Amino acid sequence: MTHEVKEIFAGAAPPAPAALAAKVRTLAPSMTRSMQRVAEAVAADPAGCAALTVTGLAELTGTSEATVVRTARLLGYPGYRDLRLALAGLAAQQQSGRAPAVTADIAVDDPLADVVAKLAYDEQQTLADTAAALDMVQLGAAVAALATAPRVEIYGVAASGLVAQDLAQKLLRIGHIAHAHSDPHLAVTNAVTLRAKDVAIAITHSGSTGDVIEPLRVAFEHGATTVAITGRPDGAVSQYADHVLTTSTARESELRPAAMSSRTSQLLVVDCLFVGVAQRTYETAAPALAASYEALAHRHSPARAAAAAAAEPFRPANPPPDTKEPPPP
Amino acid sequence: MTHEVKEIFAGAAPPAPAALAAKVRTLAPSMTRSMQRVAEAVAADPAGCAALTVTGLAELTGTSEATVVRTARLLGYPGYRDLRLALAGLAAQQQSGRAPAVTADIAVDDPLADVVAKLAYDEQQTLADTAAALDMVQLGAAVAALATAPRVEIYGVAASGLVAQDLAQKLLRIGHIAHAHSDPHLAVTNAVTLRAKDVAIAITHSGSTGDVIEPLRVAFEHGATTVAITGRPDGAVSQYADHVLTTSTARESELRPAAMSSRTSQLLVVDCLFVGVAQRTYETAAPALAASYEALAHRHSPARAAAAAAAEPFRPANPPPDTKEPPPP
DNA sequence: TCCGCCCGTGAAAATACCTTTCAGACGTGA
DNA sequence: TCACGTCTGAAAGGTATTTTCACGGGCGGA
Repeated sequence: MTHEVKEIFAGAAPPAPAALAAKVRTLAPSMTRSMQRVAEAVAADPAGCAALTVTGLAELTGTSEATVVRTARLLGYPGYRDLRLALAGLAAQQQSGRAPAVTADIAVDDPLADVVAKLAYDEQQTLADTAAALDMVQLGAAVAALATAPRVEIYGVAASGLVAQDLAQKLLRIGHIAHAHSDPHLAVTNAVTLRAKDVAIAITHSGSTGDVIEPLRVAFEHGATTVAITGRPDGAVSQYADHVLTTSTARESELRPAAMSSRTSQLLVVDCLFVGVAQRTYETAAPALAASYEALAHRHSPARAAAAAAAEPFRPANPPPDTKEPPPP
Repeated sequence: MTHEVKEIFAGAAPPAPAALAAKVRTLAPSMTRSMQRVAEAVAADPAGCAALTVTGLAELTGTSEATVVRTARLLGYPGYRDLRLALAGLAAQQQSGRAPAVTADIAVDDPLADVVAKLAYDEQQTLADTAAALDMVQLGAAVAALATAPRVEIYGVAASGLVAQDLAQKLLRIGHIAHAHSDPHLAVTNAVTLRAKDVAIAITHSGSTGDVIEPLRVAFEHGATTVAITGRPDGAVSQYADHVLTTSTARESELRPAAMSSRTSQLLVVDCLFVGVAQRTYETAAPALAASYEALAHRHSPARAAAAAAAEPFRPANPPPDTKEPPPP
């Protein structure tokens, strides 16, 4: 094995400022029950908790000091003292920020206007959380690897598969060789052919999607640089990832499947990767972008083409197996 | 020796806790020399001081712990601990105060952190714009049509093709028959088979993508209910659309292709459609969602791999090109 | 000029708080 | 059911904060 499995959490977590709530959600699944109680209390009332000592918070949550400290550690702080400072900061920020909070969940009988407002608000929140929690070091490393990679393969299934395709499309447009794979068998087949300097990216919200982990593992073992984009940095996928980019996890509900916010979060990460790579390869990226834009122009009818469309727009070379506009008898 | 109290924060008066600086000024005259040194340090660099222990701050100011505590008391806090918390809050507030200055365009030499901030900000903006501009009547009509449609076909190419697939995936999960098409020929072929009550959706940012307009036209002419999701409601595509849903158009730049914000906008619209439909068909949608979730569970390895990873690295339960061991008869 | 009071100050003791260790409790899979 | 590993809190062990206390120097009065 050419790579060393590194610590997953390690120093990866910078003293999280506003990203705390997001981090709590992200890490909650990997917490024990008592730790979750603590994390919940902290996320629910930062200001209140900031006023408490370890002992106080332990009593409030019905746990012990040790558990509180453990939770603080898991959230990325050296100890409770620092968590408390961050909490105070967060509280102050909330105070001044004063979010309007349409935080309510989407109900079956919500009018459409509410649905729109809530969805928009939630996705905005997700974006903010993701941006705040993104590890710049990991991102930078991933960008650097991508910028010089002879070839990039991206693995993702279902909703994450679309994100994978999105990234592939973008990279292609700036002249990089990139492909997205949704078929697990083909993905593995493909991963086998990777070599050093190539980059493999796995996208999975759960961090435990076997169909995506497997190709990444193969790529990893063949010496490619591997990147995981996941909402569970402690998930199985991270084992085979040189760089882990964490997406945020928003609360979900029956009418609002997790796929929604995870997708938003993943796309932001993917966009960041793309722009980062485009910056670093600007010399070739800019003309490539322009060229691809140019090449597609003829596929669009003149903007106000409207009726003119009939006149001389693009038309599929060979008419589909049908006679169009059959005026009904 | 005068009490050189310097103006630290200009008029940029943030709300409450900035009162600290004022307090320092007010109380300075009644302080002893060493206390003034402490107060000054604290006012000059709240963030820095928040990171210090009593001992640290005492050393920094060339005084003793006792003096630091006395100063904290004079400033109105029970002790240094609380002053420190307030300091952390103040620092956070200052930090966030200068955030909204990221409206600038992305430059080639922007550091990654700026790229992330700008992208996130822009996408948030796009979401807000889209939500505000969305026509509820059109949306309602589209939702109503979808909710009762025997079949839904969605057309989109390139970036919009991914959005089309996203919608199709979601509708499938709640038990609707929906398909996305990126191949223009097949799309037209497919459109021919539509009939009344079926719904065809075209997604195109430019509103003039021939490859997408054509199938929508065919669907339209065959009596299906047609919906256009476009950034140009006056574009050619609207001609054949019973309902037009407008996505917002954000400014783009060389490094930030239009595809980014249009995609965000389109996805929000698509999510709204989905939730709207799910609401109206809740009786069947809820169990379908649960079932699809259930069905996929086994594709995910046990969630808890975390730290134990080091000890006994997780390994996908089923080997990738899984022989599903079909017991021969 | 000298004396003595008093305030300011920091060293060090005392305390409060935080962290670590460790052994029992709990749940889980064989 | 048993054995094992994990989770948990009690208590020991350290740090940070607070308090105490004594020294030293300034200033007014003799």
